[in-house]
Amino acid sequence: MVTIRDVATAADVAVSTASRALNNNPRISQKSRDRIQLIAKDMGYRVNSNAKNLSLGESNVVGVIFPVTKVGNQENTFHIDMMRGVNKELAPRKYVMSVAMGQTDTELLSNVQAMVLEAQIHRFILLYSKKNDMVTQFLSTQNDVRYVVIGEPVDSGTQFYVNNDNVLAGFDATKFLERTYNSKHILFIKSNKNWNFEIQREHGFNHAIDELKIKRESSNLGLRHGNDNSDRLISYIKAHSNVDGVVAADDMIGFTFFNFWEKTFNKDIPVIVFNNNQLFSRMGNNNFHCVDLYPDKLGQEAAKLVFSDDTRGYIVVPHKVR
Amino acid sequence: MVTIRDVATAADVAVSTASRALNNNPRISQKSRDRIQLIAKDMGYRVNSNAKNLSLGESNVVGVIFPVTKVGNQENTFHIDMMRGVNKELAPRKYVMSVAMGQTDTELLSNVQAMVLEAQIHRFILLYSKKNDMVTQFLSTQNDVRYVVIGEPVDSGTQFYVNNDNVLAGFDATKFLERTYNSKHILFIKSNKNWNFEIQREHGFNHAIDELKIKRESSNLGLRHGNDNSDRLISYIKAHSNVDGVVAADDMIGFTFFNFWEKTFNKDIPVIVFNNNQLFSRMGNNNFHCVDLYPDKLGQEAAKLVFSDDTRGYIVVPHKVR
DNA sequence: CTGTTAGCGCATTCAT
DNA sequence: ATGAATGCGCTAACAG
Repeated sequence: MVTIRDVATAADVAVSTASRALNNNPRISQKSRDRIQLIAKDMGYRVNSNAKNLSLGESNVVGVIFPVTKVGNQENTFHIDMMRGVNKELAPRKYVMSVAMGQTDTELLSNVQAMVLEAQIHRFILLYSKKNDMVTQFLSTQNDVRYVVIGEPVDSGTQFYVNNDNVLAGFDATKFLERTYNSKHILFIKSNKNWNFEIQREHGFNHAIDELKIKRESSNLGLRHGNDNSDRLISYIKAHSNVDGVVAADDMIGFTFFNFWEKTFNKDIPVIVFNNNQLFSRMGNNNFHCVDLYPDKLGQEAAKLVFSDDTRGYIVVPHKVR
Repeated sequence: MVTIRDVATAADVAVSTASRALNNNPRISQKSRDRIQLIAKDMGYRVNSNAKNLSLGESNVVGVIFPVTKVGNQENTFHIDMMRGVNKELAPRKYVMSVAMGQTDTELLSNVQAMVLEAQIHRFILLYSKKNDMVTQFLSTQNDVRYVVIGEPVDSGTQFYVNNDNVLAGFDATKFLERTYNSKHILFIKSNKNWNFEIQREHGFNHAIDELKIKRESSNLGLRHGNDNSDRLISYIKAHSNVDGVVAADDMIGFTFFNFWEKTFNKDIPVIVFNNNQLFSRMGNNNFHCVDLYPDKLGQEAAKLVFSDDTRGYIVVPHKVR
């Protein structure tokens, strides 16, 4: 392994000079910097991050925190896309990405604690937003750690958020149905999880309904994720046969609804869901629409924010109906 | 920050003794170990991984390498489940997980190189298997790095694999259709990506067809992921109206086919796909089946292997038709 | 603009 | 069974 000492010797300078040159410190003349960097490159020099991190008291790592979810959860797709966005910002900064997961809240917290207290990680991105979250609370008490939350602002202790405008997204989705299909009896459905983003989308839906002065259908269908709700869903659909458009807060639920409707009445119903995912481009059905929330952009903006010098920030990533 | 020196002082022993005690070194009496560990715990001592790693010349990190894929790729779900499996094995070993991604082969390789040469990571898990892969080739040349590949063995330089038996999975899937639906004209469809695992499943399919002495339908339908193949698919379906069962090498393709068939002929066709994903438990359709490949188990076994003392290993994770 | 030196926290060799 | 001393590779304070 070639160390900075070897580089210094080869360049006939002191280690500190080599160190500064390699870190582009302006205290070293541009000429020397170029020369030393070239020598280092020729020798195949690579920093030892452990040594560097130890010396700096901080790791070149961004901790990416996943929500506590089960195997097979479909939301997962969204999360990977966010990671991809984060990843884009890391390489130029010489940072890497570590992941914290857990099967329970405590397990997750414990992983995050190790990241802060043992691995000296000071930058985190949470791929979820949750009220009274143990992880968020822990991070907010730690000095010198900066964390960015992707999702609805729910916690006054958190200074950095990246989010879509879910109210506007719900509004746009609803207007889209009315404009495109002339729908007058639009139904809003959501999961029974009480996610904040679903509530926001419903608010947007309500605003649009009011503005358009059309009929709002009852929306208290709480489909349970991952269970078989066939009977319940079918009877629900039959009781709402007058509906001519559906805004689904959750893409999988919208998809399920769409399929059952088609099966029950043997015809399509216009459905619009949120989140983009390749599934929909392969449906091959023109009545199935999607508000693309650009998860990769969410991740990318979060990464930018976690490196910015600001003391607070709230980035809104635009969506697109299609 | 409380360091090992503080612990040593508090316990009235030398730093070296404290270090050994905290690492459960048998050279320290059990009594001293217990006493020192208790003191450390009371003081809230935490190892500094950077210091430890620097000293040992190796990081307590497992690098998890993603294939080069685009945003919105549905395979993503499978990958996250594998990560979850890996994660299970890490905490007890005091290891953490870093992720390498890239938009191109070279970008990915560059990230992995940084992990080995800069971050001193010696253990890797590849979430994909690919012939002539730059990353695999790089890793195989590095001393003291151990990597486990999840997928079909394709590279003689790789000593550790974890995989499903995809031939058997294809065989079982086909037999399942015949047994359950008495299908006699079974179609096998795959993507146009030439993935090794798809070819294996097709072999299994062929074996089953031969053994059952039933009709094998032509299977050269190369659906392109993420594109609109509606016209092509519909004409293909119409040309194969005698088919009474489908084995789809790729879950999304199977799903697409299922939907189009239903739309075209206004009735279901039995379909069986691979990979588990919550989607299918919500289809609410009894004709849609899945061979569960247990991605989380794949990840978990890979993690075990990357920590084992063996010099080579090939683990097969069983599947289950349902 | 550059060099000397100390120190980050820990593991380990060598001594006792 | 335990302690003292050295070094891992790098940065930064201080000195010139």
